[in-house]
Amino acid sequence: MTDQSPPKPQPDQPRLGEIGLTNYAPYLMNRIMGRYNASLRDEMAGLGLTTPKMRALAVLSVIDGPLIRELSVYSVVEQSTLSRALDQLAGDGLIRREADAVDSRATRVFITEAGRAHFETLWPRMAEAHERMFRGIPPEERRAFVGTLQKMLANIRKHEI
Amino acid sequence: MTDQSPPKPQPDQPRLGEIGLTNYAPYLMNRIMGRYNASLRDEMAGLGLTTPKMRALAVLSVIDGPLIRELSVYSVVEQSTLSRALDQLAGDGLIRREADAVDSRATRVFITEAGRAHFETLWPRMAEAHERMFRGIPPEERRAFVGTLQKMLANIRKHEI
DNA sequence: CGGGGATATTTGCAAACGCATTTAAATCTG
DNA sequence: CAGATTTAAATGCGTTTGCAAATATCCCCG
Repeated sequence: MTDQSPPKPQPDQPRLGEIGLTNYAPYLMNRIMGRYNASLRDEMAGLGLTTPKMRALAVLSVIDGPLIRELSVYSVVEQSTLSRALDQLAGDGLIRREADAVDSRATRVFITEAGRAHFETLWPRMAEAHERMFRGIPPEERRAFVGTLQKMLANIRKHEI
Repeated sequence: MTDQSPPKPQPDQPRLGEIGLTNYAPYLMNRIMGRYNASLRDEMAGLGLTTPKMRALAVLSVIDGPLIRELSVYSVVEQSTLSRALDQLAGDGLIRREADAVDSRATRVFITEAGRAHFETLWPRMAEAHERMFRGIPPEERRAFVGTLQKMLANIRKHEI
């Protein structure tokens, strides 16, 4: 027998029962990244970029020539999805696939000049979303936060990249 | 003219170029939540639960009788996706939809006893994934981290729920 | 050094997703 | 208070996704 009392619309204060959720890190992180990613996705949509394409481009602007499998991990995009995103990026001349020198099963991915230029035009939007997220949070607190994230990343990657 | 030097397989140390990424909070958060959600999704798959269904159930275990629109925000699931997830959960008798008393456009969602019981069996898995994520991070640091997340959540929700 | 298993990537296909639209009801406005 | 606008939820439909299988290559071991 659960509490079946009639639903009462409540003030837009945080609800009592939500207090649990808003102290739960995974919940907060999903909420935050959900909105961050959605807002970025909306901005990129007009530029013909999907989230997987944008992420691949972002990672490639920093890491030169990863294997597709590695890029999949770094960009947090499933391999088959990434494979198709790369098809499109290559079609647009933003990246280039190149057979690995020593393992001919493997493919390395490189960003082209056009791809890098394209990403430069995207970057300000991403930086803006980032800054919005951290507004009012002092540098010292930001550093500590990133430090904790790094520990968490180390925890979750079992013995992978 | 970018550096087109031949690709060299590198040791599985963090790559030089990655240092930028691993100091960038949104990147780290996407990496961490990507794996957290994937591992949870894999565990739930065997139990007939998708991510939207699991999230809805989790939120409903804490918040009683939200509007579907509110549940959509809390559970970070797109409204149309949530609508269909609720169809399934209702079909399985885990939740119940009920017309709002004062606004007959709106629907409130309640978890059933069966739904609550089902969620109780799920919860240990979620807690385990959570604990794995925070392994080795002391309580004080965890608290500070959650505090920062709460500020971030306040930043990104414009003037919504 | 040949065969069995592992690994890298792509592709087929069914399911899931999300945008846009629809339906229904509430609210605002003159 | 009628008509126009906004809001809540469901649904139609084309696109995207991701699992699993296919393909190709590598590596290990007897």
